[in-house]
Amino acid sequence: MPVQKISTQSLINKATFLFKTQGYFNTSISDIAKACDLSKASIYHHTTSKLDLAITVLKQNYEYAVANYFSILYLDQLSGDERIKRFTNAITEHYQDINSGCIIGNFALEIGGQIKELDNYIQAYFNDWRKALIHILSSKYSEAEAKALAEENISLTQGAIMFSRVDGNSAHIHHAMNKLVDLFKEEQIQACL
Amino acid sequence: MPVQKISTQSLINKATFLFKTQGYFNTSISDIAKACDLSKASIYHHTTSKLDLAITVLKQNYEYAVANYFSILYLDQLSGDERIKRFTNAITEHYQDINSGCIIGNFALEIGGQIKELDNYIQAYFNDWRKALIHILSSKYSEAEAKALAEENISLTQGAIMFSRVDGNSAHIHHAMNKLVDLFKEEQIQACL
Amino acid sequence: MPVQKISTQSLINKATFLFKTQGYFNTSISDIAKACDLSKASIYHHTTSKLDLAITVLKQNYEYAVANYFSILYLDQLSGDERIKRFTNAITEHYQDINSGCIIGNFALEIGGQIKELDNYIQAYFNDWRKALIHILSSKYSEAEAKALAEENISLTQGAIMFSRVDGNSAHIHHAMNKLVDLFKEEQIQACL
Amino acid sequence: MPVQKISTQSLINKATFLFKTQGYFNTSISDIAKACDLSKASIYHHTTSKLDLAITVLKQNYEYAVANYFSILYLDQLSGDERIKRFTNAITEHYQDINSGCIIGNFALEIGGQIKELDNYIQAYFNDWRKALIHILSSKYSEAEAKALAEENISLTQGAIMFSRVDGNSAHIHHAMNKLVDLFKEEQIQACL
DNA sequence: AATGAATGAGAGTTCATTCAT
DNA sequence: TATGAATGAACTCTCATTCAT
Repeated sequence: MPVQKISTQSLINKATFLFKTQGYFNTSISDIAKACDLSKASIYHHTTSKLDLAITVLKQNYEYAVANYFSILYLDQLSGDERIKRFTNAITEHYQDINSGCIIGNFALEIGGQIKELDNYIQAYFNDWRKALIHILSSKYSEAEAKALAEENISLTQGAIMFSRVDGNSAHIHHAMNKLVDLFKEEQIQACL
Repeated sequence: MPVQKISTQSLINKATFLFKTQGYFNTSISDIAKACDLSKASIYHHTTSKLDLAITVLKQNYEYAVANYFSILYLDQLSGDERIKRFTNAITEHYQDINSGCIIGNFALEIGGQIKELDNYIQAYFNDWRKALIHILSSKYSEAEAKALAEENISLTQGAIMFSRVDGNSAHIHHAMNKLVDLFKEEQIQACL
Repeated sequence: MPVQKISTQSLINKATFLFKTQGYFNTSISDIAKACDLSKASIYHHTTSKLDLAITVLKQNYEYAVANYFSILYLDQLSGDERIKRFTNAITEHYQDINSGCIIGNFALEIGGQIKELDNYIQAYFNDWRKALIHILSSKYSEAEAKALAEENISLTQGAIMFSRVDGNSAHIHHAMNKLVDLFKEEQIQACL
Repeated sequence: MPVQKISTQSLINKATFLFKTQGYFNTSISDIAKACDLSKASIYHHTTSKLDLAITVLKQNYEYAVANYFSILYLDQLSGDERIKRFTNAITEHYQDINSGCIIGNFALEIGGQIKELDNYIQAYFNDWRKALIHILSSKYSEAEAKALAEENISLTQGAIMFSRVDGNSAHIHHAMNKLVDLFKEEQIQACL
């Protein structure tokens, strides 16, 4: 009788949602099972442990960001403006959910520095984000300037995701993305840095 | 073994530290008891529940920020530059601990939107921060500009606290504070906005 | 150690015994677990809470009494004497255990008026008992007399169960049942009421 | 500053009320302290333990019943009818509180057979009640008849107290007392026993 | 006599996990 | 693959009690 009720991927998606909205420690295996309409025991056919599931979730989210967002900034056949535009649209789309935000940022605050395997993905995420922004900004700014601006925009964006959640309004995220767009409007740059 | 072993305030301080570094759900009453060298039961002599303790912690941290940080920006007898300087120094001092960051920001992500009493303090904190920044920026910017710049700097700062924790390096916080200082260097403003 | 160690029904039976002999508040989940040779946690595989277990216990006992005792008095194809005889035998058999008595009466005194769901069963039990006695007594007495005699016999029986426990001797229960039998000996009736 | 806030007797009265209405195990020292507007610790200036307090409560209630109720039946200078009348009035007055009933009966069901010192008072109470009823009934009935009628009326009364609580109506208690009065109406007796 | 502070023990309950079916 | 049943450990919290003040 054991017919597959749910794909592992779909279980991971449900877990991602719960971890994102409720946090890691506040989400139980029981919660995940309920969300999947599975028994608790069945969860263990798809993952070996709660931590393992969290790692998978983080890994997927990291890899998704790399493949779908950060990679945009390396599409050198496109103009910088076009790449920035596509990137900011994608980020806005992904992170504007007021009730959840960025799971990697959330995990960074909730369990950052506590579990090595999670930390690896958290750091890789921020590093890859930084590198991608530096890459595109390098065409207009010095190495040092590009790095500073990249880091600033990452901070701004993560803070905006948090602030948007608190305010119940995604304006802050849009603002952070607009700031990035503006960094590419040449005249301003010359004057302000 | 009666005789006061610990003051309620010192218990709250220990709890603040643990909540800040480990998160709310990942900090048990047992952890707090250990940190205070008390039995679990004794914690309940100082608070009625774990949630109540968290509310107290949040309330105190909020009130501390209002009294010691945001208030600086209203000291109108001081010059704007002086107030900004004192404010950024205070904020930097307070939030640069790489292993903890801002408990209110952490709580916002971990339990934001779940418990009304906590949400009240989280929102009050961000609102008061915003108002204080608007107050001081209003001397140099229009109402709308001041609001936008205030919110941007709050996002930047909260994001920087997170990023600093991930990076294990407080540079991002310093950068966020420097940006605020720069907002007060007049010439730049004229050119860039 | 999975594999079913105990059926839910048998757990309920153990709980019934403990609640009956020790009371609700003086019986811990731990006591029940020990009686079932289960871990405390396993109890929650069979019930969602201690109160829920108590409700189940009360419900079953109530339904058992209705199905096995009170129903006898409605077997109108049998003679009244026969029904009374079967009923009193059954009641005597069931309630003569000196160390426990009637769990519904016990609950009535221990938690009566405190929890609605329990009260419902307690009241239903007494009401159904009364109705059944009125039904059979109606063949010999007026409505009002039947009601008074029914209530009197219920009081007498519950009091006898208590008294038997105190005295360590089931004579009082037998006496209460004999009184009921006597209510059906016609001559007496005419003279005494 | 240690001025007496409450007399020991008044504390015992509050405890009696709580034990009677909520049961022994369901009444905590904390509950009693609150009812007395005292701290938990202060309770121990008036009693050495919760059990000791329960014993005191039971002892007092037992002695009160002996001194104020059962003794009435020995006032041989009064007519039997008068004594019965006074007795039933007193009993009715005392036990008709629908929300509590007889603390000794309650304790009998809740902890009967578990704690020797309590059992002593429970048994003494029922024995003295029985003896007193036998004493007065002996003037009209044989020794054996008097004993049977006495026990029957005790059962009936205790059951009526329980039934009245369940029904939320003190009619059953009044009925039990009326039955006792009737036992003294001579004509009936001859015919019915 | 009163109490604030403390505590070991234990309450009910949930946790992540295991395993036979 | 799915699950019902089980469990040790841990959870938050309350218990009765103690003791220095």
